[in-house]
Amino acid sequence: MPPILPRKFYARDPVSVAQDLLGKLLVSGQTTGRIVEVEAYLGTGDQAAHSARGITDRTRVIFGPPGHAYVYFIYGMYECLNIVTSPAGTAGCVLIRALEPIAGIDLMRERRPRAKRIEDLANGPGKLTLAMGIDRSRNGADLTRRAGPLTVHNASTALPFDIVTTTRIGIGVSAELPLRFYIAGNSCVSVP
DNA sequence: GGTAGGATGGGCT
DNA sequence: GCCCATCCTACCC
Repeated sequence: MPPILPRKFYARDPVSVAQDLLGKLLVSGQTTGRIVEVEAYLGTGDQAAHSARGITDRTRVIFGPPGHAYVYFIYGMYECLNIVTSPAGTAGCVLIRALEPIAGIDLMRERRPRAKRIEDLANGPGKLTLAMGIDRSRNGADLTRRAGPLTVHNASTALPFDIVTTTRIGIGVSAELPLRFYIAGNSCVSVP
């Protein structure tokens, strides 16, 4: 497995981290996925960010040190994975929106029995947490810790790709900001 | 091919 | 009480 991304990788603005996370490998237990779609949520000037109204029990981790997981529960049924960016004391995170399944695909299929194609296993923020076995018990997990439950690794054999920038999916405020990024032409993106 | 609506519960006013 | 960073099914071309 290629090296784990160090904390300094995450200690930058969320837009830079979001763009640079594309193509990296997310590992959870026996499952591995390549990150193909992300959204940035800013610490200031972004009314769509959960951190926009300050520190609460839910949002505390977003204001903590970078390189940790922020996992939240949504629509009574699903969980979404974010990665905390920016130095401790400031807010900023990246929502992981889609993965290309790389390893543990049989296990992903067991966890997502309704998915017909491999591309459907993790092509959405709620789908990928199910496929990878990620839930709220991972909230606050340190992604830079070796032997941790959730890690992000450099992609050793990554081919070059173009990045497409759009507005974010499913939000009502600050909707005009161009903060969604995905790998051009990838078949596992949620909304191509 | 497309879309409208339901499921389901925690967070916050 | 309302909103929500979603997903799936049913139903209609």
